[in-house]
Amino acid sequence: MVTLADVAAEAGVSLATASRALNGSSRRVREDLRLRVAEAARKLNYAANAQAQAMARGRSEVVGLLVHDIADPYFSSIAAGVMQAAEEHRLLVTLVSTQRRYGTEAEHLTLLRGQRGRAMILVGSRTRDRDVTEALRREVETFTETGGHVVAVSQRALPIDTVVVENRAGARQLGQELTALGYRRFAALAGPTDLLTARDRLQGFKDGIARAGGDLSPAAVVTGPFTRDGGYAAMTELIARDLRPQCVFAVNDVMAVGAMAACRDHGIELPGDLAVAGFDDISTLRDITPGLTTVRLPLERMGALAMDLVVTAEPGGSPRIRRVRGEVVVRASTPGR
Amino acid sequence: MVTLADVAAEAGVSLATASRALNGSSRRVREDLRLRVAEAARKLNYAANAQAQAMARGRSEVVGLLVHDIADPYFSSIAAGVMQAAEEHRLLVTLVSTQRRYGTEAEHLTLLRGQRGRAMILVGSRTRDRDVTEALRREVETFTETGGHVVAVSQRALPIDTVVVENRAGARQLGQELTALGYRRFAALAGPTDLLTARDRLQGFKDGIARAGGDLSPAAVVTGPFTRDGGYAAMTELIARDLRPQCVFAVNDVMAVGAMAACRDHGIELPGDLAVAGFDDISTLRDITPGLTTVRLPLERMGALAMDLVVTAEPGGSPRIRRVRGEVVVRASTPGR
DNA sequence: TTGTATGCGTTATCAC
DNA sequence: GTGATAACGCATACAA
Repeated sequence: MVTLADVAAEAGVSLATASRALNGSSRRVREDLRLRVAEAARKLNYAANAQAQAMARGRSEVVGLLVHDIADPYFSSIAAGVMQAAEEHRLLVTLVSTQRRYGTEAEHLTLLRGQRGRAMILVGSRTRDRDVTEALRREVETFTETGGHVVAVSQRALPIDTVVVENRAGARQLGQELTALGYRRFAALAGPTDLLTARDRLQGFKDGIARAGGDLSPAAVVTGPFTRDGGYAAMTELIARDLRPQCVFAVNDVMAVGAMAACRDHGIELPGDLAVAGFDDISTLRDITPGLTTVRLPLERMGALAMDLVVTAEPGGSPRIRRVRGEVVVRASTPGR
Repeated sequence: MVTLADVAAEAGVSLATASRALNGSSRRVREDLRLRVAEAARKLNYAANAQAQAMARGRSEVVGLLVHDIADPYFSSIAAGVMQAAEEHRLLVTLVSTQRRYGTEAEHLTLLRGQRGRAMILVGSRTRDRDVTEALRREVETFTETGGHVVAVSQRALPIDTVVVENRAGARQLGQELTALGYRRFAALAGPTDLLTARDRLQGFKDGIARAGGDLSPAAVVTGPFTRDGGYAAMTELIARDLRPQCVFAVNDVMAVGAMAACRDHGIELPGDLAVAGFDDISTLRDITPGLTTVRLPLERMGALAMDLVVTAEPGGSPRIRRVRGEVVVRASTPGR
């Protein structure tokens, strides 16, 4: 491996000069030497050892990114926003995935902490589990106390910079609009009971339809995994309960899409026999039929916002909030009645 | 930041003993000391500085992953496979994205090289561009010469371990089956002209239909970006040409999905007026209508295979190939005639 | 088995 | 403006 010492020798200068020439330090280097060093580096195909730099400088250009499932379009879109912003700021991103084992977030953060990155971005719902949250809080605190920065994208469960998604307000608005479309008897595919995102959306939806005169009986709320297959299973269960709702709300789009598949497989016609709505407006919705009514979130921008909080962080600043509103998008899956 | 020295002091042992106790070196540590050190580490919330470890050991547990667009389901599924395998092997993954600026791969690898990871995985089509390939080759060589390992997922454009996708054979098979279904006049949405994946698939498809008596005139081949919107635009162009093909082949699924949208927007009924087929079998296909005929690739497994090549790499071994065959899946978008 | 001392590649502090 | 040299945090060869 070619080191800075090799470059310095090749250019006939000292290590210090080579370092200054290649990495714009505050000191200036005479132009001819600077060129000699640059030429030597090019010739030797030198790439600075970022680890050594990080040790010497006491800071690194790596940001940790934690998601629950990178193959889920919700997370991959946010990740795309993060990646784009990272490139603009010349930052590198180290990815970890909980694979939806929500209790393992703290462990994954420990792993990231070992990398001594300058910041970590936690994407995805927090849980209601006290022990899990406590472990997470400890981990975040440890990292923060030593100069690291942590940003969350979801809800404010920790005292850190957060891109807050207004799940409740978005779902409430959706509930109101669906009721205004004439639906009264609702059902819900509620996701996991301990995920805050799932809970907030369900609660907001309930508020919205209650305010507008709709009805959602507890029997018409089915829980299940926050995934496409979870939505399929929950919808299957709902069908088995034979409650005949007019409209079903899935707390995220991937579940809604799974639910639609379950309907097809059970001979339920959409939207004739049943209206369906979701939440997120993942990009893949553009191509499913009927078009799914949902609450649009600016996913890529949320990733960029998170990275923005990282690069604008002030040491010792108090937690900042960036609110992201959802916008109801009515499509063919809820034609009204 | 708490260091190993802090832990050693807390436990009342030397730095060396603390090091040996925490990272199963070959030397053994007396049980009571080992426990004292572990307890001190836990109490202080110690996480080893991976960068310092990497420097001292001369190897790291980080793998670089390069993709063209993490929001594209093709790449995010492969990435999910990589992430899963990484977790099993206790490796960390640093992600870089070219954002489909195919010429920037070498630059991105330079960035990764700076991280001194143990390996890099290059996912996605190589190009025909000589200069780009040459820059890439140089970069790979530099990394390899210094003990790094590089694995590609795509085609064998470089003398390195590769998960080879049998694009040609898969597309040929698809062409044959479509012809067997009765289609004769074909069109193709060919992707970018300089992407090897796009070229191979188009060539394979041509071979397949030619062998079976189908026809694809040069005028019925439209190039364009390898994306959903690229497929939409290419299909729009094809419609404008007014060639009235019976069946259109898009060289990947995201383009096919975009093409289907273009058809809807132009009043072309699927599959009645036109049959459509794609390639990859991305997971989102499960939920589009009509079901898209395609060539199924085991995307997650491809990611896992790549990581397997990383962890089983022998220093100085010659390049290994893992072939991945595609399987034709006929769905409602090509009912036959 | 435990401790001491050196080196990993780079930056930064100091002298020149 | 340039050059020695001491950190940075850890692993390990060597000495005890």
